[in-house]
Amino acid sequence: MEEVVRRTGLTPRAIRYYEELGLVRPCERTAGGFRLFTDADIAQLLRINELQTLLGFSLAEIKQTLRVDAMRAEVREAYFGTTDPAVRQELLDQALGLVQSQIQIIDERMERLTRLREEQMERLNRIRARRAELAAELATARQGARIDGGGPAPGGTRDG
Amino acid sequence: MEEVVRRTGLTPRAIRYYEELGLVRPCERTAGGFRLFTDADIAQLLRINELQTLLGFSLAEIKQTLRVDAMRAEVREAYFGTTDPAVRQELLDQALGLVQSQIQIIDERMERLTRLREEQMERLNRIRARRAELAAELATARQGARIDGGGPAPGGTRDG
DNA sequence: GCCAAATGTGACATTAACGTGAGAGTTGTA
DNA sequence: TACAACTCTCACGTTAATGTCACATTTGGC
Repeated sequence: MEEVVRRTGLTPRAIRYYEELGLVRPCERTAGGFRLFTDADIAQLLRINELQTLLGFSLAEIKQTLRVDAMRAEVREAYFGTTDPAVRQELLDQALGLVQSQIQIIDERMERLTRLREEQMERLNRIRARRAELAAELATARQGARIDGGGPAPGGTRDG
Repeated sequence: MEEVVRRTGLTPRAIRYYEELGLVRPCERTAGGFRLFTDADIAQLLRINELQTLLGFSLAEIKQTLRVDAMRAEVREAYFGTTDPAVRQELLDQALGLVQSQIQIIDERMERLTRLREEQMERLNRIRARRAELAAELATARQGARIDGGGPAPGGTRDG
C-alpha cells in the first residue's frame, strides 16, 4: 500500500474511497485482508487522478468515463463470445461515441488553454518590454550622473 | 445582475461569494444597495471561471493568481509614480516570474492533455479497426448465407 | 512468539463551493 | 403610488471528496 501511495500520489483514504464508489475493481487481498495491487490497479488509479486533475471531472463523471474502458474489455469478451453480431456492433458504436466525446472534450480544453496561453504571452512580452525600457532608462540615468550628477532621466516610457 | 448572470454563466450566489472572498473588488452600488457591474468586473468574473474550470484552480489559488493582474496594475502605477527605479524593476521581475509560472502551468497542462489525447486516439483507432473487421465479417456471413445458409463466419479477429 | 509498523474497518469531522429560504428593502413601470 | 420582479443580507443546509480518530488485525523481522 505504501508503494501504491508513493506511485500514485493518492492517500490510502482516497484509494479506499474509490474502491467504495466502484471506480476501481476491488483488488486482491492477503489472507489477513490487506490489499494487494497489481500494476493494472495502479494504472487505473493513475487514470482516475488524471481525469480528476487534468479534466476536472467529478468522481461520478469519472465512473462514467471509466465505463468506456470497461466497455472495451466487454466488447473484447463479446467479440469471442456467443453474442449477436448486431449487439457487438452496437457495443463498438457506443465505445466509439464515448471515446470521441472524450477527445472532443480534450480538444475543447486545449483550445481554451491555447487562448489563455496567448493572453499570458502577451502580458509576458509587455512586461519584458517595459523591463528593457527601464534598464535602458537606468543606463541613461547613470550616464548622465557621470556628467552632471542629476536625477533620473525624464519621460519616454509609455504603455497602453 | 441578471445580465451579469447571463454573461458569465455564474449564479448570483457565486458572484457574491467571490466578492466575499475578495476575488473581485466590491463593485459599485445603487443608492439602494444594488450591485452595479462594469465590464471590467465581468471580465474579472469570466477570468475566475476560466481559471476554475480550465486550470482546476481552487478559489484560494485563484485569489493568488489574480494578484498577478493586480500587480500588473500596481506596476503600472509605480511606473509613473515617485518610486525608486530599483523598486520598479523588482516589481517588474515579480510580475514576470508570476506570469512565467502561469505559462509554465499552462504548458504542463497542455502536455498532459496531449498525451491523454494520444491515448484516446489510439483507442479510437483500435475501435474503428475492430468495427471495420466486424463489418467485413458480417458482409462475408451474408455472402455465405446466400450460398449455404450457415451461421456467422468463424475466426480471423484478434486484438491485444 | 513478540513487538513495532502497517493496514483494516467503521464512523464522525472537515473543507470548499456553493444552494436555499426567510424576510426586508429597491426598482422600473403602469 | 401601487405592484411585480428583482436584489439585499443573514444564516443554515448540502454535496463531494476526503481527513481524522478509535480500535482491532496483520505482517515482517528478530
